[in-house]
Amino acid sequence: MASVPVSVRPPGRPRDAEAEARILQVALRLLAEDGYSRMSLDAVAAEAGVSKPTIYRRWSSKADLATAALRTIQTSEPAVATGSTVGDLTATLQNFSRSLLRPNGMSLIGTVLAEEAHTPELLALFRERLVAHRRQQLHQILRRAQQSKELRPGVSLDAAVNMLVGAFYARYLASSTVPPSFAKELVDIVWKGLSK
Amino acid sequence: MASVPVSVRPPGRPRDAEAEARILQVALRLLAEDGYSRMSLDAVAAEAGVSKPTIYRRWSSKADLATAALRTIQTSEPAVATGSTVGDLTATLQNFSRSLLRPNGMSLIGTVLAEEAHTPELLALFRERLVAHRRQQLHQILRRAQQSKELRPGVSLDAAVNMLVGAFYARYLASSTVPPSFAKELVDIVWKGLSK
Amino acid sequence: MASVPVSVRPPGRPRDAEAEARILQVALRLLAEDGYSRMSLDAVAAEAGVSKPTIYRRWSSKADLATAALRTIQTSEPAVATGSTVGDLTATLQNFSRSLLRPNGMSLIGTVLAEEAHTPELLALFRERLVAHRRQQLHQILRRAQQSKELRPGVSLDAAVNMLVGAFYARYLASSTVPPSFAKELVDIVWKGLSK
Amino acid sequence: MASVPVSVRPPGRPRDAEAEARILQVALRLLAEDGYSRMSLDAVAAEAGVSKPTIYRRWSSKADLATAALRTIQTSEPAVATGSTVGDLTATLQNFSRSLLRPNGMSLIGTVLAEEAHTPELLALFRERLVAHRRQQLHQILRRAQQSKELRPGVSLDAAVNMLVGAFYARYLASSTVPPSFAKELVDIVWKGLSK
DNA sequence: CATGAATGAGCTTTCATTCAT
DNA sequence: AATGAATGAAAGCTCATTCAT
Repeated sequence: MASVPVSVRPPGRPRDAEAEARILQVALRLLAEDGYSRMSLDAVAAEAGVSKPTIYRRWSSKADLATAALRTIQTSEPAVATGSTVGDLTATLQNFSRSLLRPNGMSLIGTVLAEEAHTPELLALFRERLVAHRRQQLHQILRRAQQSKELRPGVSLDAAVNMLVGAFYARYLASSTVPPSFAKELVDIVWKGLSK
Repeated sequence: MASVPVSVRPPGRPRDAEAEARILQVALRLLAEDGYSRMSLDAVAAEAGVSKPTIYRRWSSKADLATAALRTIQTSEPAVATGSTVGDLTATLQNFSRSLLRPNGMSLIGTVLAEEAHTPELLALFRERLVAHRRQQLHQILRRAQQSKELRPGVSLDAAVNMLVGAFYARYLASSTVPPSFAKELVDIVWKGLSK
Repeated sequence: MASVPVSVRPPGRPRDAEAEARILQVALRLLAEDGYSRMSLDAVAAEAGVSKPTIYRRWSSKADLATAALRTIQTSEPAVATGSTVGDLTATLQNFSRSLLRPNGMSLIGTVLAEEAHTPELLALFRERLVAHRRQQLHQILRRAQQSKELRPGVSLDAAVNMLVGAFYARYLASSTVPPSFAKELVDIVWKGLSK
Repeated sequence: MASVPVSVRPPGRPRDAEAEARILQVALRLLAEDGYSRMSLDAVAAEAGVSKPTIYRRWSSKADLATAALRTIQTSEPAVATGSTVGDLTATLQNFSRSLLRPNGMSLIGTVLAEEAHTPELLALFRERLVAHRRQQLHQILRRAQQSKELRPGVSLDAAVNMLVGAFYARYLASSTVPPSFAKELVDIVWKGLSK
């Protein structure tokens, strides 16, 4: 009678689990540092301490690796809850500001935009993984305010979200810096524009 | 005795002035289409109908050529004058929207951001030639409104400008499209936030 | 005291005999389709449904596998017996023609010739397994005719065999096609040259 | 009035004419020695003493280079004229024999056959440059004999050519050697088969 | 014994840059 | 001054072979 094993082990040499994480981590860093087309698989392999075929076994092409690396980004920032709409907006934007100002935070955005024509998957994934999450948080804060009648009717929440988020891009593009008080100033104006 | 010419002409064959313009034009287009690192001097030379040394004679390196190409951009958009602050803001932003939605309009922004670490001159020049001009126009419109007491005191004009401009970036990053009514919606909210 | 088993079975898991056949079959096909140096063990393994070490356990190298694959070829064509020398020659050559015109029939010949300098075993085996068999059939037909005094004396049977067989190669090299009547025309001329 | 130069010199750095010949020569040798897929441009470049881009400037791909190399082969063998049909056939075939027995003479044929499925240009060119020439010489000798009524009517000259040429291939495939008397034996049989 | 993972070396091709005319 | 030719270095990707389970 055959025994029933409790935990099966897959056949063959097990994959180096750490290598996978290391490769993705290095790829993401180089993607941000160097941009997509400058990022070389040679460099990724060398820095991750693996050979190139080890990479190609897992991902079928450079674009595949890059998108996989992007996929690892998780805006796991939890939704804030300060008790007031203005407080929530400000706190959320301050989180956003911090992530943008991380080294090469804006470069990554730049590269996915620059590659839109050649490697559109990058922008698509970036949207899905990073952009959408942040926007949804802001949307939700504003929708709650709308439901509790804090906002004047007819106002476009989408436009508001674009302004709040976009202001950081504009500011960075103008000076590569963002002052600590920036989020507060934005919310101040937008709130005046939205509330009753 | 040597004669003294009234107007000196440098010795040797004069440079082809048209070629220079053509090279810069092609370089700028490829910079936007392909991004900095994908842009090849071979392609620039071929499309401009010159040889590569002809390029190197004028610019010392690829980065030098790219920055020169960026330098040629002139936001020659004249300041609008519709008679009202809201009208001026809206018209200016509509111009901005048009230029962003031109083919590869956002790619160029992407590439200068992506290259910030490797070729910071690109971002610097982009700022100087394009970003600054647009921002100054908006600033001026708002400053005039401030002087005519249309605005409530203490509000940050800089933040307002960032929101108005940045909203387009945010919108593009979220969906690669910008609806025609977008400028109007933005101004609506911001104006409510700024005015008395 | 140890018992003496009547039939010894080697210890451990027995080799999968079907896999062995499958591997050789796939290898032979790829050898003909792609040529020796294009044939990849990855492809062989994948198409045979085994892993590469399974191949290396049986054959020590790519060359070893290729020669083993060639070894499996058996020209099992039975000798024909039409009643006349001319009939036998024609029928035998028609068989030959069919095998040459099979997909990649000539490629395999090409590959063993091309590899003569690098992997001489291939040509040697090809001779032993395929070439020799066909030639012996023709030789035997002619020898029988010689013994029954159908041929004029002193003629080189070897030369005749070379012409009959070689004409197909020459024809293929000249046009990649062989008309159905080809065998008959050859035998016609050769027979005129050989017979009394 | 502009002077009319007798010999214009093309602009730019002149191409290294010897390099071109050297590259083709090396390529042809490696093509014969190693076969098409084994032949590497690295090896060609190294042995020709040039860099790889120097090759790519002249030929757009590996296949292009290989076909160019094949194109340089000129069967410049002049038509023989011994005074008799048998003498002409024998002399022509002896020339053929010599070229086949040159180092890697048969390997080259092997590689163009082996590559027929992947790189058909090779076989096409080989036909055009080498095969056709030799066949035409033999054809012409036989046609002249036909016109002077030396041959019996209705015999296929094409079949005869295939036998004469092909016998060498068959012989090589069977033993990698060709005895000096081979051509004579062939012509002997074929002539008996063709003549009145 | 068979597996999937890993590797060093190689492939064809392209690039930014410099040389020779 | 302008050209076409040349180059070293690198790119993305694949292969025959070996390792670890």
